This record gives sequence, C-alpha cells and structure tokens, in this order.
Amino acid sequence: MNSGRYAGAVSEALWDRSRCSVAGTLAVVGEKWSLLVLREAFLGVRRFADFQRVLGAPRAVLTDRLNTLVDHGVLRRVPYQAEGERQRYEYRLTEKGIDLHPALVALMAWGDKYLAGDGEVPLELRHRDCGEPVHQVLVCEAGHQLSGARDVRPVPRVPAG
Amino acid sequence: MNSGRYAGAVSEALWDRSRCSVAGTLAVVGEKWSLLVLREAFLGVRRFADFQRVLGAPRAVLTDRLNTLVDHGVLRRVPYQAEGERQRYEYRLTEKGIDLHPALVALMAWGDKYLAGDGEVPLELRHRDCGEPVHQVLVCEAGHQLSGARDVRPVPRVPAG
DNA sequence: GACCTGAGTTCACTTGACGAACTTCCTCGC
DNA sequence: GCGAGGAAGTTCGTCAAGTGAACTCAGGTC
Repeated sequence: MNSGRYAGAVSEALWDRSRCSVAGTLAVVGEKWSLLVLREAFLGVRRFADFQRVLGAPRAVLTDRLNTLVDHGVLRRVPYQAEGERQRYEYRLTEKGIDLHPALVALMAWGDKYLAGDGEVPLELRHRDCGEPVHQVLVCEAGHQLSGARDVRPVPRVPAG
Repeated sequence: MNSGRYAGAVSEALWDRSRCSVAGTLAVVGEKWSLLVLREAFLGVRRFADFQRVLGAPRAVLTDRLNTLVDHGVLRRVPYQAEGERQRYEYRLTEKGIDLHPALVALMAWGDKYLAGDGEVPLELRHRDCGEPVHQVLVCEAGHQLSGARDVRPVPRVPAG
C-alpha cells in the first residue's frame, strides 16, 4: 500500500474530501447547463424563453436547473409584467450568484487560451471604467502577486479534534 | 417577440454562443468527476487506485474521465515502476492542466464562502514564499484592481464579416 | 503453481438528458 | 363571450450516462 504518498502531496489522512468546497460548489452548479445558464444571466438574460432560445437546452432540463439555482439562492424569481401580457417571473442573479463570476471568468479564460482559433476570442471582458481588458490573478495578503499555481501551497485545516 | 432585450444586456445577435469559451471548457472538464479528478491531481494524486480511493468514483467512470483528460492534453500518462511491481502509468498534470488551477480556485472560494460551516474552511491556499493566504482578484491592463463583477463590461468580438 | 495487487472491463440497473407533444394561464382582437 | 396566441411549463417515450458489483488480465511474490 502507501501508493498515495508523493513528494509535495497533501497527506490524505489530514484532508477530509467529504467537505471539499469544490465538490460542494459543483453540487450546486455542476450539473449540465447550470453554468451556461449563469453565463447567460451575467450577460443579461432573465426570462425562461430567452434562456431556452439562446442555450437550446430542453425545456424540462432548463426548468429543473432554474429551480435548483433558485433553491440554492443563486438566482431569484422576480415578478414582472410586460404590457399586454400577464404577470410572469424572471430569474435574476443574487449576490450569491454574482459571486460565481470568478468561476465563469476562469473557465472562459482557459477556453480562450486553448480552444479559440487563432486569437479569435468570442467575448472580451473590459474594465467598465477605463475600458482596458481584465484578467484574473492570485495575490497574497502580503500584497505579492503570484505567478501561477506552483506558487500556491495547499494547507488542510484539520477540524478540531 | 423581442423579449430578450434588456438595459445592459449584450445584444444576442452580436454574440455567437456556439463558440463560447465557457461551453468549450465545460465540454472538456464539465462531465461529472472531471474537476474533482483535477482537484486531486493538484493535491498530488497520480495513480488510478488513489484517485479511485479518495474520490469513490466508479472505476469505469474514472477510466473514462482520465482517458478524456489525457486525450485533451490536460493530463499525460507517465510510465513508472515501483520496486517489486510491474511497470504502470500514472497521470500527471500538463501545462494545459495546470492552467485550470484558477477555475478550481474560484469554485473552491465560492464553496468556502457559502457552504463551509462557521469559517471552517477545509483547505487553505497560501503563498509558497511568504505563507500568507492567497485569493483571486481581477485586474485590468491599466493596473486597476476591480472590485467585482459589476466593474466588468463584456464585449463581444464579432468574427470578421 | 497458487496467490496478490493495480488497473481496468463487463454487466445489470438506475438516473439523467433529449425532443416533441401537450397543458395552463393569461391577453388580445373581434 | 370566443377563438387565437404566446410564455412557461409538464408529460412522455427514448436514449445516453452514471453506479456498484463482479470479472479479467498482467506481472509480480511466496
């Protein structure tokens, strides 16, 4: 046994996977279409029919994903009434939902780097104030900017006991 | 019609979803278990049996996910031979895989904020050099640090034509 | 030669995704 | 009042994907 011990590896015993935050987040937004629904939400889409049209997802799936996201407080249903129409609900991001923005930015950045053909990035993110392109970086609380994943050391927090 | 036009929304016509980088990235790492496999890879796990044990994923699914990630160049198979054992392969992150680190960090940060009970973050990321906790921020090329998603303006790049 | 272990593969079963058709509730034009 | 129309689902049959247990296979030990 002992096949799991490598130089630099986080000891398995000290690190309880069952409460991993990545797994927890994926339990909320990891199903098919969920993150794409959120992408559209960040781009301003709010109504069921619009999600359905731009995504092409099956209605039943879309209904389920929207309800799930509402249940988790990532979206909220807001009543609205267009003239000449009955009252309906639209789906808007909550603060909790807006906090998923970095995850979408990170996924998008990777796709831009590895999947976009010859620099043809489909969507660019710019600073609203100055118009310059933005990108994600890691900084530490001492103010250093990290150059990449290799500058990071994962430290398990052992629950009391 | 026209239900899809909102103040601040990115015009639908100008934005071709079919080549969205988020969707493209999810096509590579969006299946069940893929991102959890990568999380373990970042923590030092390399061998099939170890992935299987720490994740608890079905063997068949794990086989498929590892192969898919290798096919996409996110992991690579490296032969190794432990003493008293035959030659086997282990799975290591490539540069392309390491570049998915920000996505995992972002997902983890959200889970830490919204899912962890009373500040009991299961895993902390620290600067390898100075030991201070790290976090992700958005900066623009003019050097400003953005305060959140609301400071970002998405700009579709219309393909030539 | 019998046994062990890592890394799969196969199989029966359950869950989830899919597309098309159907339902409901409301508004509009007549 | 009455039928048409549309947004937002729901239902349904089918197909793909995930699951856990059992089986396979190669090379090593005893």
